[in-house]
Amino acid sequence: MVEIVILGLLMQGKMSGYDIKKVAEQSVGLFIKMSYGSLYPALKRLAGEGDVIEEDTNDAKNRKLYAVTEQGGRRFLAWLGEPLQTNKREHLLKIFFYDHLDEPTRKRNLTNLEQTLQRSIAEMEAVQSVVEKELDQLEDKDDYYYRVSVMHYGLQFFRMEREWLTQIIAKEAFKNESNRRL
Amino acid sequence: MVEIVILGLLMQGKMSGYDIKKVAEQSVGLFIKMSYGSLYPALKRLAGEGDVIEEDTNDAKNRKLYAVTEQGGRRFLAWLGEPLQTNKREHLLKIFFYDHLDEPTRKRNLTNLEQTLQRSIAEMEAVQSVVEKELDQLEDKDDYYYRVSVMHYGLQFFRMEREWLTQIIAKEAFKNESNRRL
DNA sequence: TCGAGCATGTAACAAGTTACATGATTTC
DNA sequence: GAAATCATGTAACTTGTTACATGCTCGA
Repeated sequence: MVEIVILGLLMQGKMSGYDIKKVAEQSVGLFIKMSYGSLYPALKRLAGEGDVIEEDTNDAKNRKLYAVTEQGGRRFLAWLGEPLQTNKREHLLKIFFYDHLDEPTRKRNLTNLEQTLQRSIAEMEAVQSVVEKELDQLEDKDDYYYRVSVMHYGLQFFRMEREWLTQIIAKEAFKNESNRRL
Repeated sequence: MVEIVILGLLMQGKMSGYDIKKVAEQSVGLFIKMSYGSLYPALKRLAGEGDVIEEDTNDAKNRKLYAVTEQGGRRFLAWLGEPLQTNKREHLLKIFFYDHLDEPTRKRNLTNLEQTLQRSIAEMEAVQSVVEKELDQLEDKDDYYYRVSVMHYGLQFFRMEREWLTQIIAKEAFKNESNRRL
């Protein structure tokens, strides 16, 4: 995970480890945290495997700059093109970097995720209506109020995610259409 | 985390490790995963510390039943009463178990979280309007489409969470009012 | 009787955090 | 000149997963 974030951020240009952390906080910081204790070892690993090159700037601060190699770029793009899965918010990380991915793969993966989400939502709605009916027959249903609320959260969360996806897919289509006209 | 989930689920009655996993999947499974490799060692730890008691049922399946001790109950309730923080979805886990918490603490923690969220949203809206303006002055703004989309996701996510919170706070107030009338 | 599922457990590994160490530079 | 922040790094620890091992039971 850390390694992929590093590669993704370095796709925009060379940076020091220190800068990578700062940029990460300002961009993907909302859903991914990185500490120096994982960052620096990851940079060493990436350099050892040839995915990035380490460059000593002998400037005043003794910084080291890192840049992706073509091998590293291929590795990153291979990861980026994989199907989107909602596990552990990795899909958000992928979509964050989607400007680097080709349009057809992008569209395919996004609509696939949208459909998967749609199925999950339908399933959850079915489960919830059953639960709701069972609950109505209990006298002590107030005792399950928060458990049920968190179940509702799940549904609202999935719906929000689906709507967001639908929006970005629609806007991308519109964007492409406009650009073709120019 | 695993230990807390176990304690929380056991608050509803004694269960085997195997059952704990099944119940967890059906309830908190959406945002928390547990494997046997973490579950069983956690049960041993909890038993060693006196937070649960292990009871050998010498039934056909050679099951072991676990139940919370009063010490374990205190530990769980202490955790449950802590302020809600959105980190790592721990707040969802807490709220899931909120039926076990007293109403005043519940209300206090929920409204505190609501206010914190409200501040985050205001802050994000400010940041986004600045970013949006800067973006409008670029010719290649399509190259940042997905990065910006994920930023929008953040805002939508926070808003959804706030609205959900507002709803459950309002409904709880209504619930209390109705019960007082009886 | 055979396979699915019940039931418990461990060892090796993975991935990351926390706390510490060190030193230079910039800013007030 | 002191404090903040730039800059890099390591060692110990935490937490969890994966893969394996083992054996029992229940229904088709």
